[in-house]
Amino acid sequence: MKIMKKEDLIGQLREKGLKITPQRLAIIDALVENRTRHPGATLIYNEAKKKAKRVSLSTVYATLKELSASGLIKAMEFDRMENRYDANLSEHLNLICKRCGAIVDFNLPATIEQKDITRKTGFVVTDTRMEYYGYCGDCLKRPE
Amino acid sequence: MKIMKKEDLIGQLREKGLKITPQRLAIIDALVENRTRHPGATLIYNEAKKKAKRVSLSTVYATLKELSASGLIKAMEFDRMENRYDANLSEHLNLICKRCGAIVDFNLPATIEQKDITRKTGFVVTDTRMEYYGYCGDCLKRPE
DNA sequence: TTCTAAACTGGAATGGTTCTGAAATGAAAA
DNA sequence: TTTTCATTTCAGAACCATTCCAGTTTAGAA
Repeated sequence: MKIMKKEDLIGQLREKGLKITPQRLAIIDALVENRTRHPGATLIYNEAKKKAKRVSLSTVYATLKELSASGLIKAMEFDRMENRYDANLSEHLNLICKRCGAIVDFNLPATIEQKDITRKTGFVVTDTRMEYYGYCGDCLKRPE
Repeated sequence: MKIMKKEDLIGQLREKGLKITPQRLAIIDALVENRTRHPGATLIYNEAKKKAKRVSLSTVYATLKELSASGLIKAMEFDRMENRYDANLSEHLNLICKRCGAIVDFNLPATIEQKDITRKTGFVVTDTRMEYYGYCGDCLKRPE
């Protein structure tokens, strides 16, 4: 797995027989250009509006759903907080600041053997979610 | 950290100066007795109703929020799916079946050093979320 | 250029969770 | 035991990110 670039995503859409629309291009642009921010639907919507004349929030949601269902991006689901999206498919930890909501990637030093899990439990792993919550350096410096 | 038992939870409530009510006792019972199922609010509500004469869903939510805010149980948040609660505070993986929603604990063979993260990024870890998604043995045997 | 399945749109619906304000109650004090 | 009152509980309304819907537009093949 890798960090998805614009061309990767467009290529994959084409390969799946999906249409390349101005909306989809704008959404992919917004996703890739803001990758390190792990953007949510609203941010992607606002960024995409700058690139394509017409984009609706419904389309942003539909496209994000399509992309993550196809495994081209990773959805990070939250409860009372907007879901966030990640074009970095390499196995890594997301450090999520509980105060400001910032999400930063942290590469894992070693991976847990998924084979072992299947052997012991019969459970077949298709995707993982590993998140560490706490406070980022910036927030720790800031007064409450 | 450990697997919380009924007495642990009640003791902690008392220590925090919170009142021991029939509703809270029933909710704690439901939580502990169904721990391995990683119950959601609805299941806890239904189980609690069997123990206490009167319990409302609002109270279940309020109590679960109280308990997880105090770090006595762990909330697992989802987007379009009920949040689930875990009285097992030891660091472990949750294997989540994408078909039936079953959640099974899997003890981690080794932990990632949280000190290293702070040293490298300044981020201070307070709690973690590690979930592996896929299909459980039972679902793999069942026809689609 | 024509044609049609796929994609887009705005608004309504959804559903788990939180909020609200009034009524009930645990438990400390009298 | 009774009083007292901050805490807790309750039912229903509100919330809000996300999904659904039905009508309109459009990408791309023929």
